[in-house]
Amino acid sequence: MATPGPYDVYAAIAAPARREILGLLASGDQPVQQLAESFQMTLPAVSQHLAILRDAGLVSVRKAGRQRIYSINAEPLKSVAEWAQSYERFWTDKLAALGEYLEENP
Amino acid sequence: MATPGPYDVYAAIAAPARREILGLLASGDQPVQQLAESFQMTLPAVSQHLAILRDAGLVSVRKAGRQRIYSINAEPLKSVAEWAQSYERFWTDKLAALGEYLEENP
DNA sequence: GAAACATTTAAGCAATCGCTTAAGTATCAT
DNA sequence: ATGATACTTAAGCGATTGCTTAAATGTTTC
Repeated sequence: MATPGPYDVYAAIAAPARREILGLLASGDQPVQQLAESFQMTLPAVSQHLAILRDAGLVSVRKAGRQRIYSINAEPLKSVAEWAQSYERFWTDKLAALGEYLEENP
Repeated sequence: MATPGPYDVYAAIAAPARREILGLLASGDQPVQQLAESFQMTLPAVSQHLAILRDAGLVSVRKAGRQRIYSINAEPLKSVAEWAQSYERFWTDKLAALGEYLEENP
């Protein structure tokens, strides 16, 4: 693909297909072919999604004969989890009002 | 905007500008005008981002005179946090190998 | 080497994105 | 009413997205 630069994690997980790929890889490494069987799209399309996940650092590849075995590398998701978690007080219903109050009156 | 449908949360948070808007609203409700001051883009652009955040259920509006006061509604981020957290075992270095093993051999 | 296989890369295309300017709608002030 | 203010909606534009088919690049098998 000759990617223009490192792909943003948030952009990478924006596409449902790519989140599904991560889900599949979570239950074990898989070659491209096998991954593609889980989707209706063509194999090149899956390969392109994998390239984006690669650029985002969310997956890594190793060669095994003519196959490329993909494995998950969820570490970049840590920052996503932390970012989302930082809003936790807003969905902790009972204390939401207080939380917001404290934010506005530090 | 006559939105074609409810906007996906993951797509909504994919744009840096929209995450920044959420960050700003986290420290207090703000009218559009005031939000726009924090950005280089035009006010209509901010308004469009707000429309997307609205469709994703991430913000809510109330009228105050001719102003629209936006406030954060982070609840949809809960599912994002949970989704990302579900991969936690993959970044818990020491136990990653075990975690993957257990996943493959349930 | 030639042929089959696994995957990537290239090229192209319709749809969507993020932005702009311009026009519309609602509210307040005079 | 008239005009200013606050915002949204519309229209348009270049860039990017997600896909496709076709061609190119390894790699194994014969």
